[in-house]
Amino acid sequence: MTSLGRDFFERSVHDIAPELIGTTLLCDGVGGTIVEVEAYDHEDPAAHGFRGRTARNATMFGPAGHAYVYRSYGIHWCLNFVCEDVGVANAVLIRALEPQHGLDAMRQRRGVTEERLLCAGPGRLCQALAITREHDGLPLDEPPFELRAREDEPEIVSGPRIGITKATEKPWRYALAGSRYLSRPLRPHARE
DNA sequence: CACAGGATATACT
DNA sequence: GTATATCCTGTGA
Repeated sequence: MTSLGRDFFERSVHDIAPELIGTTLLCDGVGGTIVEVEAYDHEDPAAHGFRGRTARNATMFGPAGHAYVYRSYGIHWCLNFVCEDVGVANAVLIRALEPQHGLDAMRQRRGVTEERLLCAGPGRLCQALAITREHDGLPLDEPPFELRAREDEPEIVSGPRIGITKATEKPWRYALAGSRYLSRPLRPHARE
């Protein structure tokens, strides 16, 4: 089983994001296949790193292949993978997993039993995998994380990102075609 | 469908 | 200092 190390993340965030669909993410053995991500680059006004470094987003400016975890809306945690260590902030937001390992632990942490809702959304995913600020800055190729390369080429669809008001026209949301574990259905980007 | 919940950041006075 | 917005989710109308 091939693990994705730092080299994988030393590239453009726009190359990396679609390639993450279909890879397997585990934290302490709990996790599953990544089915939904969004790309945020350093020129993106919707990205945290756009306006420069702060206490919250400092990890985004660090080495690639690490986890950037931030508090969202004061309540939830969101997990990102840091890309391209070139002195600016680039990251991929992990939005949804297809649960495959440690479902009992997920149900206990989430307080729901419906499998579809365990990891369908960035906040839910972090709760299910027990990801918090403790994991901010940790390398993705070392425990408790494990990131396994996909074995087959999945069918990927892209579309507009969710929950932002700036640069909404960028089709930088990527998802596994037909997956029932998405945070929201992806309406394929309309092409004129 | 509307909206509360509340950390973090920015934009004002 | 206060006000407003945010990479969201659960709950109740």
